[in-house]
Amino acid sequence: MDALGDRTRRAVFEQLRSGPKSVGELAAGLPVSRPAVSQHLRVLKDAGLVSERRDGTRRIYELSPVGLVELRDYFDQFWSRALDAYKEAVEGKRGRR
Amino acid sequence: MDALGDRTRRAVFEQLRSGPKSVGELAAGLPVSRPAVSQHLRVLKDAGLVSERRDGTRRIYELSPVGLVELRDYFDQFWSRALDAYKEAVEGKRGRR
DNA sequence: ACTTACCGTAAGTCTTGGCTTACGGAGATG
DNA sequence: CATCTCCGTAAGCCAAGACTTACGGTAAGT
Repeated sequence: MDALGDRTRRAVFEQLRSGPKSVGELAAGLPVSRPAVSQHLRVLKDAGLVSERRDGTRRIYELSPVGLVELRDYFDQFWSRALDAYKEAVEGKRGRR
Repeated sequence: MDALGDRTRRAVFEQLRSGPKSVGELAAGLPVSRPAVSQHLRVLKDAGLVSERRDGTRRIYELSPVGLVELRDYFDQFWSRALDAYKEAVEGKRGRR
């Protein structure tokens, strides 16, 4: 969640939704330099959101399903609790609407 | 999404899951000062994630369902596209595992 | 072996933004 | 009207981190 807090990082993440890409390809579609993308990829990788693969001198990055599942679980829990809280609140003040 | 990028802001958000709270109450449960909480609440409010209500000199904040729905929709779309991309990738390299 | 392509890392700069202290305003209470 | 509570805003400080340039390392091609 922290990893997706940065705009550029989300942009990288979104680019990867359309399939695996090399660092150069990712950087080409963004307004920042290649090393910057590299650093963001490192963060995303440490967060378990992407995985790395080597192809000659290139590094191919792709979305990591395990990280995605974790993220969704966290968010689902986040979400359901929030909904429960809201539902209780509404039932509490019966008569509204 | 930007609004939830900060840890403290997420903490505020989580506190509000257990029901509406005043600024003072929120600040009491956090390691930061009351004005800091006020500023975070402003961001969350601008993002449509919380709503404000006045009760005498106090301000009561609570989760805003509209913002929550927006957030979930965004995330669902985010999620489904990512899954689709991954599914295609797996089908593409048939034979693995 | 030399060169080229592609990339990660280090070092340094600079902006962003989170936090605090100080202040002032609005409402409740006597 | 005086005071007290509760809060938002302004100003300023400071650390976090995003970005760039420079460098070195590995793999492929000639």
